[in-house]
Amino acid sequence: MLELAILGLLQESPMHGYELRKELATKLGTIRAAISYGTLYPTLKRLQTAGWIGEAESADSEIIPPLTSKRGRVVYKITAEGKERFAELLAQAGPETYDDAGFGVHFAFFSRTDRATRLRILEGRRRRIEERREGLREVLARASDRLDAYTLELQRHGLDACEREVRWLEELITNERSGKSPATATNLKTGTSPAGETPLEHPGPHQDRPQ
Amino acid sequence: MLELAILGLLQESPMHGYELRKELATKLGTIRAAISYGTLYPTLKRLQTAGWIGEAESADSEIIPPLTSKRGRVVYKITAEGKERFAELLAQAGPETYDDAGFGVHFAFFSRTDRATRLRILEGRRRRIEERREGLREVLARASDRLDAYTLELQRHGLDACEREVRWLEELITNERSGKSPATATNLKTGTSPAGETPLEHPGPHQDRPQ
DNA sequence: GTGGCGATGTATCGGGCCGATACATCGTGC
DNA sequence: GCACGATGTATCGGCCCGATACATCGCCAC
Repeated sequence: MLELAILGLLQESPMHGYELRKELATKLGTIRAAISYGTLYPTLKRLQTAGWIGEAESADSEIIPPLTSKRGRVVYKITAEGKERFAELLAQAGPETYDDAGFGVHFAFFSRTDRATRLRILEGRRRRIEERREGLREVLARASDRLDAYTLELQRHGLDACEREVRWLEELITNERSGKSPATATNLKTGTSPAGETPLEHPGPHQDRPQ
Repeated sequence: MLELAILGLLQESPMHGYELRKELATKLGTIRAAISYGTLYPTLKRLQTAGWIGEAESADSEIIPPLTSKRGRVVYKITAEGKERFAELLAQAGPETYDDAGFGVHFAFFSRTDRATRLRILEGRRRRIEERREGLREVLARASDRLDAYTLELQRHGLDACEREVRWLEELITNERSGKSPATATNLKTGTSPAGETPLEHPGPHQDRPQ
């Protein structure tokens, strides 16, 4: 999961770890508060070993290095194999694509995903949430007298969140089918154009079988 | 976190692993979909080593063992030290008490928690969510032109969820202060009585043995 | 009657991710 | 000159997950 996110961010521009962590935090927002360094650095090492990313130590080619560069920050950049790996991860949608973290990361890179995959993921996520919702309704209907008031309140709040997310997903799916991008949310002034910076830069990029 | 949940459930009645997992799933609902066995069994072993829980192998004292009991299910029961440990975990509220999983588990056992601790946890959680909310507003205000339409939609959805949870917490806090138990939700027909089975089994005295 | 099959049940293993911790350097203020 | 907070890299122990491998029970079909 983190692998996908790192590859995606490094595709935009090379970065060092600290910067990567901050970008990750703003890009993923709620989904994944802030990645731990205890996760980030080992993952970077793993990606480097696999050949997806490369090291470009202190690549200040524009201005004169403002620091003595004794043993400075390590700048990582994505390799050609890394780009392939990224595309592969983007296109595939397993069960882990539909849990909270996995879905969030995939969604954050939807502007680089083709429409068919977007729809597949949105529908998979919806199904997942609908199952969760049914489970909660089951519990509230069947076992409500066996649980205390606080537990019940927790279930109710969870059920509410599920119903809300399903509606959100429905709306996104409808938009996808009709060819509109999101950002046409009802309660936003939306000063930015709906097709912002990179709405669809890959017309039909997914390699393997279209399916 | 799991430790608290297991101790709490075993306080209600002895159980074996499989049963524990199912109870955990219904009790925690959204918070923690279903605990993995790869987590559960090592945790049980850990709790047993620590002396918080004990083994009561195949304790079918009521009816004749319906199975040959070759090497049957292992029933776990909480020990006296385990009960103390549970009370200790219930009362303390660190930073990990306010993240999604931690808060959910604590909340699920609020009927065993004294009012002061409940308020402390609810307010800590509210603060945590408010910080998350402010972070999202910051991003939406400052970096909205730097992010694509999908990422923005993700942030907006996250912000919405934060605002909703803060309102929910406000309501719970108000109820706590005025001495009411929850379950008087506004948007529910609420066929069950608001003071269901165990709304407040501890009037004021916190931990130690309740019964 | 036996053979498959899904539910019940216990257990391990590799690996991802986290929090805590330890460093080292830079810019700034005093 | 030096303390201090921001920036920056890195490791360690530990929780938790998914995958996997078992073994048993009740039941139905053939």
